[in-house]
Amino acid sequence: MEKKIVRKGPLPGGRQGASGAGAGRDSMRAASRARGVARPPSSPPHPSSPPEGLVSAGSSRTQQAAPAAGGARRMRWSKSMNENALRAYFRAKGEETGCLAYRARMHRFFAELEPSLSVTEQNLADRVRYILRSNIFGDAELERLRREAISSSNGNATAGNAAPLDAQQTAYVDAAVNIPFVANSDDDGIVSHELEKMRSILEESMLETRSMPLENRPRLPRIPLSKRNRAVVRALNPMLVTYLEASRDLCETDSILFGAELAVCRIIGAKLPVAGRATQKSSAITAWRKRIEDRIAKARALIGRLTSFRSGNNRPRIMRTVRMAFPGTNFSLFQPDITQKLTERIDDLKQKIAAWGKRIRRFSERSRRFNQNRLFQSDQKRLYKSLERPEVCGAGPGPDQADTVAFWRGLWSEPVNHSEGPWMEVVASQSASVTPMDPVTITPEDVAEAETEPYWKYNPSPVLENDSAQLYWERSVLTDRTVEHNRPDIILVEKEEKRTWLVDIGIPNSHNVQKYSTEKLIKYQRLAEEIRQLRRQQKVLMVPLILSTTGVVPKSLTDNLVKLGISVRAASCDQPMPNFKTLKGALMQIV
DNA sequence: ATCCCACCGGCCCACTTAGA
DNA sequence: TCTAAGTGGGCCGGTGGGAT
Repeated sequence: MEKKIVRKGPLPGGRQGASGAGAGRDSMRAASRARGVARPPSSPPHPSSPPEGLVSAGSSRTQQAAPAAGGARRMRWSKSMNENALRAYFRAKGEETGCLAYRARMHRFFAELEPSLSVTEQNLADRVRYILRSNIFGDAELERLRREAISSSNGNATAGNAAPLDAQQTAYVDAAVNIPFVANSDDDGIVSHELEKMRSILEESMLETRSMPLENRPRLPRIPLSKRNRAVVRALNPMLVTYLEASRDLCETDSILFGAELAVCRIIGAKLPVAGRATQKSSAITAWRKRIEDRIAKARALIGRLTSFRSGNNRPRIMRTVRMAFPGTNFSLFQPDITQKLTERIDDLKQKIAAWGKRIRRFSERSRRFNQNRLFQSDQKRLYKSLERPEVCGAGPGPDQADTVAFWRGLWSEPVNHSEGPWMEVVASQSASVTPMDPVTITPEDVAEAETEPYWKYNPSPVLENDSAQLYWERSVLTDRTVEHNRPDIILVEKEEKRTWLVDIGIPNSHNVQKYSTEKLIKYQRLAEEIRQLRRQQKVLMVPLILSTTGVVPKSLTDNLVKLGISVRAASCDQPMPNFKTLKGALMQIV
């Protein structure tokens, strides 16, 4: 216990101070290599004759101070053990990313390779993790071990090894056998027909690249990371060694590597552009944009058909499309609420189109910024040039200087008597004949009448629309970016004012009123922003209508009702809460 | 020669994550 | 819900090099 408290050593991970700078991993490995069989006298082998590779823990000093519990022994991982660990790892893992129970298999394979050692599965997994993380082996060495492991498992399979292989392993082996070049990619002296062919393609490509000017190099396609392609690359790698060793400078190395890349493309049959980069022009419309635009076109066509059907067109072609728009068995085109359903579906599609439109704008903006940033990084001059507007800057002769001065001086020096003109009188006389609209007030009688049908039986239509407004009732809004809360109770869109109201009604406990109200405001913030962008609204206003279960009403309720143009009488404490139908009636009236 | 320090390596455990 | 894999972090041994 005391040891824990007085511990002064650093926490693992960080490398602190310079005193131990030389005591890194390398020095430790070097030491373990140098030690070989003979152990320094300060750390004698454990008396219980541990298996090879296990050494006693702690120096003589520490052992005296605190004999490790149960004579704990630590394993010394030699290079060959590390290699075997990796072999087992690669063999167990194969090239499948989602293989199951690989640790168990790896453990088994390791036990075959190092029968004298006893390590737990967790030990081994930790060790492999450590090896891979700390770059003990270089990439080339890792690749070699991987190849060895793969070919060894391949060999086992073909030789009918008795070691049981599970389904995945078998699948992997089968796949590997089917790949040309893999079986012969080992440096075992066997040169297959395929390898010879690859070598000749490689030489040809490198020769071609060497004599090719830099700007004429074709743009190479991105190659899928398939097993076959990787096998080709692996087979080419050892061939490159001699060329790279003979390379005199970086340019030559670059040429060799490009030639090799070209060869890989040719071997796997990847499509290469015929001429150099300059002639290759990318399509003006990007693929993502085309996809979205196609989707929008389809949706628009469907809206056309649905609208046509709603207005009475029963032609078979229209009917067929409409049926396809409403998949499912329990749906009839002649059911009573079909108009409502059509309206909803049409509105859905319109919302989707708006969202896709916004997505195109968003992506285009992003792409524009990306390209500008890239250009800024590579060639600032070109960027600023591209930002200039040639039709404004430097196009045609400038205005005469004397004229300009005279114009601006004349603007302020001569007093002008302003006159409204006769049109004002004309408009005023026309307006005089217009009768003013009666003020809209909701009386208790109106409310009573509305309540003849119990509010819980009232089933409003989710979408109502006229020329000036659109009203959603408990309807999700489709947005470009996913918004978690996209369904306030009521959404009212005033088309001309370009203003949207999001109304949410809540009945919390009385002590929660304030919190609830704030929560509502926060909850729909993102939706409000999305709607503003999607529908290009001037304003999107969130109006929470909160009444507590005990009838306590926040001060904001009156203001909010007034904002919505609803009579505030119903909001007094001794009145029952205005039901949804009343509220909606009022909303439609202000529409 | 011995101690001290800082760091790395090995081991273990608790916990999370992903997938069936 | 269970299992396997993966991860973070703590503990402590081992080590080299500087200080004493």
